Amino acid sequence: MTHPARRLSHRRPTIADIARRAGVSKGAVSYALNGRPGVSEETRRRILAIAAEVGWQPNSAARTLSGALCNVVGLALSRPARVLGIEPFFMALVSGLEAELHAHDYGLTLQIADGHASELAVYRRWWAERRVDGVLVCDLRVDDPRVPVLEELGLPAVVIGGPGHTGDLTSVWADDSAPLTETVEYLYALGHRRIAHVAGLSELLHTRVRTAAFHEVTSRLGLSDAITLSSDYTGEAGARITRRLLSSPNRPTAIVYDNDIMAVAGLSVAQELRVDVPGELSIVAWDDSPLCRLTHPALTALGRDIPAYGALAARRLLDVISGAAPAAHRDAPAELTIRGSTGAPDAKRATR
Amino acid sequence: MTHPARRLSHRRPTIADIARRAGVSKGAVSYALNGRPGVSEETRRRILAIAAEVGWQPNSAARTLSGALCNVVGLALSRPARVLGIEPFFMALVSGLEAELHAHDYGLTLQIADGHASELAVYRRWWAERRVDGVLVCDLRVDDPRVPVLEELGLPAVVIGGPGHTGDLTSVWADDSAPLTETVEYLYALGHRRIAHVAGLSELLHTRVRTAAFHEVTSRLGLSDAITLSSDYTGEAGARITRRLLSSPNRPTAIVYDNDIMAVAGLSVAQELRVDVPGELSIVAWDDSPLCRLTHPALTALGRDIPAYGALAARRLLDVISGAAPAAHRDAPAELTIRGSTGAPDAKRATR
DNA sequence: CTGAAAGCGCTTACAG
DNA sequence: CTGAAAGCGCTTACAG
Repeated sequence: MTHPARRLSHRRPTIADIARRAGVSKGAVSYALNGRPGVSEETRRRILAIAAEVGWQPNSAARTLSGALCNVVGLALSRPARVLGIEPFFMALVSGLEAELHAHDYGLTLQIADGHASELAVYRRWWAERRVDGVLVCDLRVDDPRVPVLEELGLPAVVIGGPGHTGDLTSVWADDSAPLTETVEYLYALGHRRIAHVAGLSELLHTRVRTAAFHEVTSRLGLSDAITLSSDYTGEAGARITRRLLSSPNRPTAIVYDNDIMAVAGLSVAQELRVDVPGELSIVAWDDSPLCRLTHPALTALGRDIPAYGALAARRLLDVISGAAPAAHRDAPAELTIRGSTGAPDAKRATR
Repeated sequence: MTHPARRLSHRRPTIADIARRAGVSKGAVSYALNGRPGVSEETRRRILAIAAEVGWQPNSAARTLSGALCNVVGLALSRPARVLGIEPFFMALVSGLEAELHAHDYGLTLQIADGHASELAVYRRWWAERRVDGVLVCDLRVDDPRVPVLEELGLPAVVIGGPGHTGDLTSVWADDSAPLTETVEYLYALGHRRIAHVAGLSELLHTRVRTAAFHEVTSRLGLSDAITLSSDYTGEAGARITRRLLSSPNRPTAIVYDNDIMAVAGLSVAQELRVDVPGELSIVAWDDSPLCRLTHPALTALGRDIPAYGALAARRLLDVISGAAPAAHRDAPAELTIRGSTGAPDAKRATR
């Protein structure tokens, strides 16, 4: 029978216990345990041996109360759970964050909020209660209201996103403009002239960046039929928009989707409508994930090392916590992996 | 310029500040703030008003050091990141946990470990440092080594899984036996006689439960060709096994997959091999997710309300932390949703 | 009903 | 190099 009350019966050892057994003061034990000057080498060794023997572990509350950092960083996500659940992006990001934080003895606290207001309330509470040393901010928006609040709170933060719109906060970001441009140029080279872009949430900064790049490159190439449609990242939206696009009189021969789920949904709709991929329709997914390799044909995709991106963000946040000056850190851009879902448009079939 | 040093310039208000302004002792403030007897109604109101005015928030470290709970529970996951990232199950579970914990002012600390040894080290450290009040344990195995260790530590825990194999720990579980049996009976009723089961990690208890149920029902129905193959839950494994199954001389006319990703992969392999679904092959996925509705045909799937399952687990853990006696709590079993991927086997095409 | 005090387990000036 | 003491911000017996 393991009852919570029982755990109180045998106290965890404290530095006072170690001090008693070593015949020194608590202060000396503290110096020894923290590798600071103030004790002789021999005393230090003796103290460390006793600490190991009794299985001493620092009480994090006591340390934090004496002004130390709490060794925890927070991640609050405002996307609805149904979107979070299905996008591999977040778990990949979290696993990268985790690995890096763990290596520095930092923990990660996760909170799912339902909008910026409650997300900001979470930050305020975390900081006021000293539950975190810093936070990671996802899904950066244009003129994001979280930025000025975090600046004013003085809560160390790293924004995952950019470029720009991050005020004086440190950020990590990757350029989405060049990969989008490269993708359209690739489709153009294959012979595509009617290209559509199914974008993500229009408030997100990276959606703006991608959409702007799409307009820029398609108008430069003289593609007057280029069109961007926005979505909420769900498979349902991807399917609905694809159905609409494929039913239009001048339907596109290529579609670029802003996430993998919508691209998979788009492929299914094409199959349902007996539109051959890639003969009549080429499909490109942004966010390469194992999912893109599971479909038939496999999806050509724009992919990055998301765990590495998370690790970079974690590292920079630890720097900020240590007092580093704000800076924008650029990560490697996404790269296009060609698979079976893209090819030259089959001229006699693609038009009707 | 927001520099960490600046935040130290204006101290957060403490109960001492409130006591001074209210002209009472710190003890009185503490009683008032915690809604305990010991102060008059009028004094309490005055104290609460001052606390609100100065924006007081409790310092969590100080509270914890004085013996209070820390209001955090931990979740350590030992699956490799590549599996975590792609299975919607975990994010769905986390979002349910989160919602319930948040409602009780509890936070969630997440840690990705690489195996049971390091997972147990995480529990020990969390508990020794008083960083969590309890933990949630996933992916229960047969004779799981984590159970006796958690019992011995006296760390409040809820195991997500069962039935059985949870020692004296509280658990939440759902019966996987009946849904599997029901699924096979449904396929049998459609006319299927050669049915395969692509199972998950064989060490997991629920894999054992499902596999046992599969053997039981297929032998009861006299299906001598029934076969279970085990996998690691990845799409690659699902594809490989499906390819092998569909290339065998007496290939199955129906396959039940232990997760959604493998089922999607199986569907792609069928399309690649020009095996018609559901005409020549019926497919059932365990774990219904938005993904199952995106494929063409959509996948018949065994689904449960995973966020609700997570919420139940969180609630029970909070009970255990409050001293509740160990118990096994049964959640609703998975239900079969029929979609386009299952149907009667087309006799003349299915055999060759 | 209220105040003064001790204590939680650490860290960190400050004397010797 | 070492010891004794104060303090972090709370909670909680213990006196009045």
